[in-house]
Amino acid sequence: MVVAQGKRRRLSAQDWTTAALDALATGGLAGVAVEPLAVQLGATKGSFYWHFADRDALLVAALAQWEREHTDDVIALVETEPDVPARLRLLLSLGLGVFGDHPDGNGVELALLATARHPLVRPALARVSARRISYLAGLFVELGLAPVEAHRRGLLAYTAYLGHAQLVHATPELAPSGAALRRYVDEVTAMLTSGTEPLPNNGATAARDRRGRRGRPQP
Amino acid sequence: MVVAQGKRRRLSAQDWTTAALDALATGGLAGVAVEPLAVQLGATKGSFYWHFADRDALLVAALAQWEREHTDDVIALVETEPDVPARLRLLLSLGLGVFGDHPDGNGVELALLATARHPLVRPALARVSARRISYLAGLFVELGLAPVEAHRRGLLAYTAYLGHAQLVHATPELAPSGAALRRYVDEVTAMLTSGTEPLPNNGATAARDRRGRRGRPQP
DNA sequence: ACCAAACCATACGGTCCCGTACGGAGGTCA
DNA sequence: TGACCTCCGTACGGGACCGTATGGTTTGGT
Repeated sequence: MVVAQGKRRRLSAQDWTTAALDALATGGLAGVAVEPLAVQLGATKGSFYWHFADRDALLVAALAQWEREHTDDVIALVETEPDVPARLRLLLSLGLGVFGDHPDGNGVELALLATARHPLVRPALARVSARRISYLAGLFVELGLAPVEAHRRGLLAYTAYLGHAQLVHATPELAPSGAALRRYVDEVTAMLTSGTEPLPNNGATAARDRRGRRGRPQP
Repeated sequence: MVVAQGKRRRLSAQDWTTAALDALATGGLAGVAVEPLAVQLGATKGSFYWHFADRDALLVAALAQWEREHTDDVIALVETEPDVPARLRLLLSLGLGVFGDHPDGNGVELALLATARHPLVRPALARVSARRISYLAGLFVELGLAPVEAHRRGLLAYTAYLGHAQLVHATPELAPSGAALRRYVDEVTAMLTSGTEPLPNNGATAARDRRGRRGRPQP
């Protein structure tokens, strides 16, 4: 929350979109209101309506920035991991918040999900989701699954991610944390990769051998 | 959407809560507004403020009704299936919308999830989620898993359900439907029950009571 | 120093909603 | 039939926002 800093500097459009994303994470789409934002930035609406035509223009800018900064960056980060199973595991760890960056890390995403029907939000969300599911499916293809099967697993992985984020947001006391969360990630990873070639890459495939993971879906 | 019916009947509190749930599914929590509701019911605020102290009282009543009608009824319906694996499968089919009751069936739930931080919504949601996860975990215990392991699977099943609902709501074009959806349910069921005893037939294998078997077969 | 553009404050009208005050229409029962 | 309690319509004040109009204040180029 960037409150009015000492120097009453002049504001740029960027300042407004940053504040908008901040408000989005805090108060949802309805929280992105011009007048409160102006107060928070130590300015008035006069400033805002110089930089933007209206509230929608601000939303468009904020959404574009969010869409740019997320997804691509996360995928790029994950791509630095060469081992494919470990990559999936890393992705899940990031998504499920093993590194404790949940509370506000994806607050914007939750807010967007909450107002997914909004005409400006919907397309941005659709692009991001499609990209993510597609990337996940690709991961399972690399693990040796047929495309259709891989897509199903990608879907499951993504919905599990979405639902987990929802659970953490709505009822954090019901979501696992700490060691239980790491165990949970192990479990989910194992189930998602069940029936997959061991892929003799190099080590670092930690935590397999959950007792009898031997399942194979019907052919 | 129950618009003013011909007879200008007098309204009961129940009429208002029903309309509130309707508005909740349509326009979210913010859609539950007294004045629009009054217009929709062909009445005015004067009526509303006779039956309820304020808007919050309406929300409390609506949430209570929703909480009562869901969860318990769904679980009771599922309990009519004696075979445990089939029961899990039926539950997933219901949750993932195989029977095509998604579009508005759980619109209220999505709206509540969207505003999970609201002080009145939060506890209701927490109770429902806890009950569902607990029931799912019990199912996996009946399938022969240890309690901790069963709880993790229950969590995965529930988050997958939540995420799927979210996906259908936000970007239906990315969610499976028809035959692909049935296939997806197969897949998820298989993965969730992997590493489980085949359980040769026979419904009540584990005589684990679980707070008494309630019987209210009402399909 | 000067000027034009960029930037911003103030003030205003409009919309949508909440909640209160109060009085009038219906039923109900003596 | 008339007193009376239920239920509801009308009217009002207030708050939170959006967007516009208008004129003032910086700022950078010359």
